[in-house]
Amino acid sequence: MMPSPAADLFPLHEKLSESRVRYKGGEDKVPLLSLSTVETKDLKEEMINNYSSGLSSTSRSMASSPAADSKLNSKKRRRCWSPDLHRKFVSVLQQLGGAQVATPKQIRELMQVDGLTNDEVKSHLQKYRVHVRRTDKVSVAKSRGERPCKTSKNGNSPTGSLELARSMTEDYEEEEEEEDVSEINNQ
DNA sequence: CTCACAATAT
DNA sequence: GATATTGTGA
Repeated sequence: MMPSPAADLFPLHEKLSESRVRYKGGEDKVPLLSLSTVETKDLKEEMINNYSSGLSSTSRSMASSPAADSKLNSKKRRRCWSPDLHRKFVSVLQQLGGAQVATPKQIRELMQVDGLTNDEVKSHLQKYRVHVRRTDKVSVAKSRGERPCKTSKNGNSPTGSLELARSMTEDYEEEEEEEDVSEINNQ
């Protein structure tokens, strides 16, 4: 039988600062905040390699503050995709032949991450696909809109040139084959 | 108010 | 399974 822990509603807040949020400041770095899947109940989640660089760890924070729950304690559990988990995700993704051909089910099966469900992978995959498409396009657009020739004298646009090119420290770029250069669409 | 993310609905 | 929509947090 499956006792099923029923719907555990634990307050879990996800604060993922992944992605280079450009926002108005445009300046943003990737702090890579490790998330803690704090399971108020059975925390037997598969211990994914926590690349903690000698930081954090010593689980000696929060907890012991039941009544001190933050005022904004959402009762929703949003799956937090830690950078590591994402790494694995991408890894498996590429193993399957690409984000566009990989199926959520296969990904889930290959990842073998406990607690990870189809829907979560599906959603994440969607996001990833869009993200990849975007970066891809930008990549191409960059190559196209690049300025290989500097107009001698003043290689900078004089009239208020807004730098759009964000330092994309993309981890993995350029997959294997499958590179369609769609029309360049600019907002 | 815009952005990105995850969940949910189609 | 792919895509759209919605809800939410920053």
